[in-house]
Amino acid sequence: MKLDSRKKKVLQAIVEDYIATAEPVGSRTIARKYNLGVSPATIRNEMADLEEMGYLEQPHTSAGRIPSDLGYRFYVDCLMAPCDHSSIDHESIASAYRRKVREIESLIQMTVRVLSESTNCLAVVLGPQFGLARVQYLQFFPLFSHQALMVLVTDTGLAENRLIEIPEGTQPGELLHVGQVLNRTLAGLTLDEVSSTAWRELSSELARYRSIVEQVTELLEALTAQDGAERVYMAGTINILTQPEFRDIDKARMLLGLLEKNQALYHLLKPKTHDLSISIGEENQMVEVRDCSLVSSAYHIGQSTHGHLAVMGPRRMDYSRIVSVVQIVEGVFSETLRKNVG
Amino acid sequence: MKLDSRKKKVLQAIVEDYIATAEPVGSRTIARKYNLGVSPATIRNEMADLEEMGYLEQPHTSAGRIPSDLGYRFYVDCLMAPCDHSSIDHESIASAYRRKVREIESLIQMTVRVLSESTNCLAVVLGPQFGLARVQYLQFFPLFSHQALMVLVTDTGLAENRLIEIPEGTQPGELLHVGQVLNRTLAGLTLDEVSSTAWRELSSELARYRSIVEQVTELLEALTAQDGAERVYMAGTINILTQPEFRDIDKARMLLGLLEKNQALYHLLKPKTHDLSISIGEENQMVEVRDCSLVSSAYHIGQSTHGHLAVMGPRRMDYSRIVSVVQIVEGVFSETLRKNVG
DNA sequence: ACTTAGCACTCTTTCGAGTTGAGTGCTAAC
DNA sequence: GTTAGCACTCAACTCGAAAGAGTGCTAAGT
Repeated sequence: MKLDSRKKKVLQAIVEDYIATAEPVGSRTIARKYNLGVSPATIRNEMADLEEMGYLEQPHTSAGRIPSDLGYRFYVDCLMAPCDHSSIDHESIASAYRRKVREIESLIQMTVRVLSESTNCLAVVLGPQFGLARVQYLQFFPLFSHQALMVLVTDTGLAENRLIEIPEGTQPGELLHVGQVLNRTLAGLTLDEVSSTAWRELSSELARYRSIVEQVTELLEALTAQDGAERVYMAGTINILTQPEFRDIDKARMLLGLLEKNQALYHLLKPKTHDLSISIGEENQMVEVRDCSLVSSAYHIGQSTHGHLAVMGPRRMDYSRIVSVVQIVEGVFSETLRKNVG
Repeated sequence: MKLDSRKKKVLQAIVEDYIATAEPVGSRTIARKYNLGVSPATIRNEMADLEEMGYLEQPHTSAGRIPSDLGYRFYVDCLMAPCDHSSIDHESIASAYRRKVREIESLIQMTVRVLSESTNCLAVVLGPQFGLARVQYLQFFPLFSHQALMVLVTDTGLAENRLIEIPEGTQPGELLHVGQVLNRTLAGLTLDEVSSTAWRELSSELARYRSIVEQVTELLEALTAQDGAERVYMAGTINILTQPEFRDIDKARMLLGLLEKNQALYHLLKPKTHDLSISIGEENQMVEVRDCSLVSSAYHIGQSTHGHLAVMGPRRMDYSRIVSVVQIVEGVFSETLRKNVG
């Protein structure tokens, strides 16, 4: 059954009023504040219909209506007015990115802070995935007799480095040699391919340097780790607690408990393949976030998706504003990544 | 005025009962549970005395007593029984450290998790301070035509590295040269000295490489930064919310708000110079933590203090247990640092 | 002189009853 | 199809009474 134009208007009014006030919305309120030119009684009839169709819910008989997940979904897909851009503080976003940041980690930390501050919600960023990046080169620099620095540069321009242990007395020439063999074997492969192929046994040349090769493996595995727990950045947990829906300590605790498990967050965000995705309430798989909505976006370096950024808040979030903010921040962030790193 | 032996016993009973139950303790409870061989009436007299002396407080006339800050302080200093070590899960701590961890950052993250899990409180670790470490050597490795890797190794064995931009077309030989000049000038100085001296103008030799020198400065400044905001690690915020004293959302929010400001945490912990320090309630300067106690300990690499680890919980925390855990973890952590890094 | 039983008193907490107010659903008239 | 009117429902608030925990004081006991 399709919604006629007046039903749409009523639904929209209810969603927007509820977003603004966090109180169930009654027929009288709608008739008064949003002039649809009909009386409360008419609105009541419409509301009864909308409830029957599953777009609205009633906390109890003598309360107003609140949107159901389906109601929010319809609002987001069909009714939502494009965001009034004047309500977004473009300047504070832009100025944050004007400061030059060299480390990718600081850039992400800044991004997550900007996101949480301009949405008053929780913000999450998943650090770049390396699985599809290709090995450009791998190099070892001797530091001490027993330590060296390993640097992995990928075609996306990301350079990861790590200290490794080397057998006492390894000569710089030997390190160079190991590097050359590895480069010959690995260059051009994606990190995922590298992790999944049996390159380790490839060469008797490296038999003597097993401990080094193992450490290379470790780095690669850390970079492509399935659970990605190491690469979750978060800010604004405090904002969660200011929402009236989390006055209940136990709800708040359940959610914060989830947030401490980086891995869970990773799994929540990872499946979002689309550029922009909105999940409302029960649409999220995890029970802990069934009262929340998530607006997430992939970010890119060049063509390929490198990670995700997201904003989480109550289902009753200001979708239109938050979608805009997420898009804007994703844009600046991707662009900054490209410039600084590519 | 000194406390006679019975008063001490009463105070101890009250503190311990309150720690266990979070409820104000009445005279009857004490007479029943802790057999001091006297009647509730006698205990009441003692309690009135203790209150007058400032060791106890009464939430309202018809409630039992709770310890004041002074009461806790006396308990911690004079009454506290050494912790029953069987209540600590040594094995789970030890096993965490048995897994070999190469990165100092992962080690800290693990430590903070272990601390929070074995205390059920919030755990904080301040990353190592570099101010007193001495430059052992500084080196540049060319990566791309416009990027190089800078590595700083200190006498404490910590190696920090960072990507830097170099002017297009800089030759490897030039980089080597810059490294040599810098080493000649800086080797042996503490990072604090380096930051505060005017070494940057030292040499016309480096005039052409100003941008590189600037990036060296940036790294040094980041490592010795006064506010240390970058180096605060935390786990177990969720534990805070399980404490009955934070059922009140606004209190919880105030505290969590503080926790989001790494800098504040840094300032809370930094002044603790002693090996082990306990701050109770109002003894902490910041209002946000006036309902909390903090057990902190410095950790060392060799002789010198390198940072702090701490546990924060309600004033009503199990001091004796938490002190033990902090000491144990500090021990294993310092030892692991020394072995892996020194 | 210290201890203790007894008792009146205080103050919070709990519970239920009554009241208010917001909002609905239905019916009948427009 | 719309609307006014009205009875009905239910959460939220208020109030007072009762219960319960604990105290402080007094007077008697050791």
